[in-house]
Amino acid sequence: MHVNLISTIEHFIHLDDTEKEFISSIAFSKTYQKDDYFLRPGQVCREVGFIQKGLIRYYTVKDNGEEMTLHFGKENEFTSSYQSFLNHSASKRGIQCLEASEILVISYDNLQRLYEEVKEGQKFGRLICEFIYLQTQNQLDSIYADNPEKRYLNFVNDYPDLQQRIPQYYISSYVGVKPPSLSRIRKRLSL
Amino acid sequence: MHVNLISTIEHFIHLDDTEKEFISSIAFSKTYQKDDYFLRPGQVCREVGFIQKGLIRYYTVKDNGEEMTLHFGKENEFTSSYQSFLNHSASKRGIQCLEASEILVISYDNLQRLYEEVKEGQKFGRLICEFIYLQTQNQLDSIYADNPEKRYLNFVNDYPDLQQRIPQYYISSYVGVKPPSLSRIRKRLSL
DNA sequence: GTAATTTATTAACCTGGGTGAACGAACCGG
DNA sequence: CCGGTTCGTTCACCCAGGTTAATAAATTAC
Repeated sequence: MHVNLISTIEHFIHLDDTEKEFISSIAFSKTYQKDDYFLRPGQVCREVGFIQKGLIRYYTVKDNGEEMTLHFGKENEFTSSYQSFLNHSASKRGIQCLEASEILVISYDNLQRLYEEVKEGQKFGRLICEFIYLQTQNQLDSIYADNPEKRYLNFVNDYPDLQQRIPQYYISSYVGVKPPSLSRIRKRLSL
Repeated sequence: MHVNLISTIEHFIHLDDTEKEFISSIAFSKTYQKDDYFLRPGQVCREVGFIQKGLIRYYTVKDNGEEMTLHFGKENEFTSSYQSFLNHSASKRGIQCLEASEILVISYDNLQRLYEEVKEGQKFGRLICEFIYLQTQNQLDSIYADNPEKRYLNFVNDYPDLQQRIPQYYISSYVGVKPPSLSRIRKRLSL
């Protein structure tokens, strides 16, 4: 029984015992080393993940090859390239493990079975999508409305633990500036 | 019968005649003048809208009072402040009509009834959320990866008709620069 | 424990967009 | 049709962040 996965789903919908068994039966554990890829840009994302242990980053690649880190994912969060997963298309984004990670995966077809066969499956799909959509909206609002200094403070505030675990150049990319600029911001803030 | 609304929903799920009647019965038309607000920041968004006619902009307000235009909405699209609508909280975003508009509105409670009473209601909720989530992801990727010039070209490409209908300062805000800078970009591009 | 590599900081210079203001054009309202 | 407002462009100047490169600090490898 994948208790973390089950109880996370139960934050959204009610599950009976058969349904819990079913969900546990379609989720398989995969392990990743630091810097391994859960998904490379260009691949098709054929499974949704649930992070049991570890830390990941989502990134997109600019025309000049530079990687922009968009977001971080941690324990008890779902992960996938929605864009790729939903239409079986080549993923624009990549997903990389920043630490050794353990990720439960559910295939596309099994997720559709979950939506169909679990009583509140469709509702779960809606609620989880609403949830992550709101996160993305917040991030979009922030990048429009906040300057880099504020965004760095937001980051430190939102992810107090991550600051120690993540190389600075991923943070600077997330904030939307280059490493020298993040250094300047940090210097300004410490004075 | 609100045929545009019904057929838009039918792009996502199947509806029988009773369900079409039901949906038509819970949607009410409201008319707005140019510059009227569908929702002001701080208000709670208690209904989801379906734009029958018109053009709207979504914006967020910076600490200094400056409005940042995040997105535009047009005919046959749904509209709401999800963040406000979903948790009945004060909306961070505002929604304003850029042209005289006609918007069908469905109250929160009636939308929940739609989700529960229409056979594929929950699925519709999931699919529509997935759809707009992908849009938002694309925009986030773009603002991270593209420079203002590219974003302006994207805008012109994505919304060829809107360029004529929207004041330049809303476009510049959407692109993420100030009006003088958009002028410079336009000048560069025309040379 | 030391060398090699990677990462963070700092410095000097450059640049694209911000700012404030002036000007011109387009758009209204009467 | 005219006077007023609003909107887009342009100019001069400024500045935050980019760039390149050097250095220092921290990791990693052996």
